[in-house]
Amino acid sequence: MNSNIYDILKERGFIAQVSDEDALRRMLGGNPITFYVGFDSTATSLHAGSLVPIMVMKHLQQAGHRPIAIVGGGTTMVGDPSGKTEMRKMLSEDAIRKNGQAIHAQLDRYLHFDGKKSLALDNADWLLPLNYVEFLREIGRHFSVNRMLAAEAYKMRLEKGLSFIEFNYQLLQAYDYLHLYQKYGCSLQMGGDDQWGNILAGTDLIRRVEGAKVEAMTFPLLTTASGAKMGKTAYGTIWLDPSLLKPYDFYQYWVNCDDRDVGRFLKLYTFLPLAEIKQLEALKGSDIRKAKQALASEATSITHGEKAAKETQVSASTAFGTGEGKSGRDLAAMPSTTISRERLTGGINPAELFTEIGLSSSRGEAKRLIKQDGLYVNDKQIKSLNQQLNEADLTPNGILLRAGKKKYHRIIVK
RNA sequence: GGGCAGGUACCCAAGUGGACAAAUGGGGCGGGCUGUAAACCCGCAGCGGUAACGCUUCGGAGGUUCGAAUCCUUCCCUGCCCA
Repeated sequence: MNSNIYDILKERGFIAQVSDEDALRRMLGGNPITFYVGFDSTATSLHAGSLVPIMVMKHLQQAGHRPIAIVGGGTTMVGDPSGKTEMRKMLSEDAIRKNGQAIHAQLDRYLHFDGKKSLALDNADWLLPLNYVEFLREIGRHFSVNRMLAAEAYKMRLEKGLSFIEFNYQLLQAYDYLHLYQKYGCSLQMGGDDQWGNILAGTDLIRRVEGAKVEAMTFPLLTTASGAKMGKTAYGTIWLDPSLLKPYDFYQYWVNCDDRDVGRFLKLYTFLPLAEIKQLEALKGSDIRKAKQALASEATSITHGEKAAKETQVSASTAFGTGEGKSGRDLAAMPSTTISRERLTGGINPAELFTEIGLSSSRGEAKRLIKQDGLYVNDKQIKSLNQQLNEADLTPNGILLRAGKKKYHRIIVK
């Protein structure tokens, strides 16, 4: 009874809105369908915020349905104003193309595009050749400006200004859906809840042009319990690309999540069965860490592979593990900088070194941190501004620098 | 094209000739408490300097003045209203 993938998605908290729940459940419970999700080519990598659509795609793929991942090479040229307070700066065509390629490569790790059971397309392919007047006559006439203006998604922009180019975004996205319907029989589009209006514009367009009924589904826009957007932290964005964010730090992101988020995240970002999640959720007090570790290692495994997940878990537990000396901290995962022996012999001002390696943004800040007892050498606080680093600080592992509680950097001397 | 209102630090937003490196708040950072959590408490806040102090900042460029984020000129940008 609960084998319908629709119910599973619902239970795991993936669904914000759907066009027609009964129809969609029937569809997803029946023969394989083709569905699509669009990704903006606004950056060179996806980040944790995109994991929800990715997870949904994987779920549906496992249930036998066919995913199409659209990279928005065409739509990104225009820029989606939905829910935005101001216009995004324009990206060059070249940047958009490069971003799109990078994103396709990333999505491939999750969805394994083969061109048949799993497709990766770029909407630039059919949007860029469009003829303006023709497009207006064939597609534009189906859109009511009145309705678009009434949409919640544009409300903010109506107060602050909305340019014509952005106003067209919805038409292009709707056209995407139509195109995919005609060419690939795509009958479900999904996206973030802010895309609801754009997605419905697509189902409407298909109804008007083809007289067919297709479906729409959106995912909730997630924030952490403390209100932050998914995938952003003080240290930066939680990229999915290991060259932009080490698997170790990716893992740390999940372990460091708010207690209140663990259950929700386990359902969304892992494939653990609900029964198991229920048990993890029931943990109390410091045992919650176990649930967080499960979350982190599953999520890391999905994105970076099982091997990387194991490694990061080991290094994390040695670094933060209870009691025993800190010597076991994972040196390999730690960023490092090499300096010359002569330099060390001459004595180095810590403020200078911390700034040089990026643990502080300026010498002034480094000094401030020292005054606040926030800088450490080999886990010992730097007590005075005059303190110099020299060979006495050199350990077999180099010199371990630390700013605050969690930011480490290793100095290798050669 | 015309009228009006604006453009201040990461964000919101005060300040309208000197005491402004720039209020308050949010966010951030450090410390404490803890469970690598939350909440809470204390502290920090351009850059250089132990400091005195110096240098650079309030959309851009010029100017007035002993002295400008604050006044003038001009340019750019944003919003509202009118065409």
